[in-house]
Amino acid sequence: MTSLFALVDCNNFYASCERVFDPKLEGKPIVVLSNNDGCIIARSNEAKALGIQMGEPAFKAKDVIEQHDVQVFSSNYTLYGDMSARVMQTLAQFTPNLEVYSIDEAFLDLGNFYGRDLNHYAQEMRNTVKTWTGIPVSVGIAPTKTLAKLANRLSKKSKKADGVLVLTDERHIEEALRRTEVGDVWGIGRRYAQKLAGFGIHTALDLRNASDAFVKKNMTVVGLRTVRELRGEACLDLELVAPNKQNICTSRSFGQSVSSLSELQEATANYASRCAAKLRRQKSCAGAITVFLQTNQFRDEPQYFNSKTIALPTASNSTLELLHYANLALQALYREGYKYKKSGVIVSELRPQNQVQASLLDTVDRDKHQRLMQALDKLNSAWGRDKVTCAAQGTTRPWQLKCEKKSPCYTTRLGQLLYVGVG
DNA sequence: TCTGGGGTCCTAGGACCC
DNA sequence: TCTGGGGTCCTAGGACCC
Repeated sequence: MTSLFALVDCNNFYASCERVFDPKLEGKPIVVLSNNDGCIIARSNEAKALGIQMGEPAFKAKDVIEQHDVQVFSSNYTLYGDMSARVMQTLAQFTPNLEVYSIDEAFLDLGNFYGRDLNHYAQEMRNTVKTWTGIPVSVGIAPTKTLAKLANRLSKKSKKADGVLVLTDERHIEEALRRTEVGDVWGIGRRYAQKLAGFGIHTALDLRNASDAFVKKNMTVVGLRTVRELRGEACLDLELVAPNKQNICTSRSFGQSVSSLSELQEATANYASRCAAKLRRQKSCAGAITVFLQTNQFRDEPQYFNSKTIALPTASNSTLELLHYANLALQALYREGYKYKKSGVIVSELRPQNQVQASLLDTVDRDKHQRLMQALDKLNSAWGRDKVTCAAQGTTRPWQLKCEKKSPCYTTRLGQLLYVGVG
């Protein structure tokens, strides 16, 4: 039995989400900015055609944005998350074996579909997703995940492909590999691409033809897996259930630089609180908490990068407890006289919450904390994130991000209410 | 003025043990 | 004073992904 995978990828996902709800944007260049309105993280085809680069700082593209009346949006993750769920639900109609790989991509197991008209089937998926959600997608089909990724990439490049490319024929696969730069292969980043160029390996085909020993020596077993996948040998299975996270991080750059301990405490309290909520959602407790601080590396100012990790006496997912330890870590870290640009909280050594070893010296009433947290999560899930918070999280939030061009949360009731309230 | 955020996996090397 | 093998655990650093 030969394996067969489809990779379905939403085209310019964030930009497409913005466009679904505002038909006037059809045919216009659109960009979406990262948190803090810093970098460009999504572009419509029209924006790509203007030469605007992925990851480019927004200020560098200012001229071209003004000249061509590019529509600019702050990122709106509530909207994108909701649209993503709709796309995934639609795809699930086509096969029960679906792996949600990222917010805008899914792998489908088509192992039983050999002999069918795969092009036709993929077109049907495309049309259905477009009709039901308004989001355009591309489909790549091939015997391995890595080749399906590659097929998907090429399907977007050719007009003739019309958003679908099936790579099952060996001759077609070879031609596709020849036309793909090695750095565009899934799993080959900038560093490896550079290194490989030094050995005369420039295309995916060159890499496929390299020896196992060479690949293992220079790119570890991970690289070898990629090469085998390029040869059509499936090494990566579908992951039907998303594994729980082993680390959870919440961090942000500040809208403006922050110097005072009290403001950092407020920001850190918010990040710790978000981490705690994420922990409870996956029913985990953390054994350790890390706080880090960074100044602005792009400025010619005194720099300070540091982090502090505290092992918790008993693993926990209580907001109150994590807030306490985050604050201890921050106080140990904090140095006066710096202009901080970014801070964050990482919780690690995660374990299932029902397998936490209680300590004999434990002074925390864990049942009480748990009941309180359940009530908190219930309120916030009904009324919106951060409707109920701890006092330490503050209310003024001078450190908060900039997001000046955010679209309404069209798809969620509360988003609309909030928007009306704010607007 | 303005430069994202959140993850995973692998390896090498040191500390320590028998 | 010299000489091992074999194993585990931890950490830092480097690579990658979206």
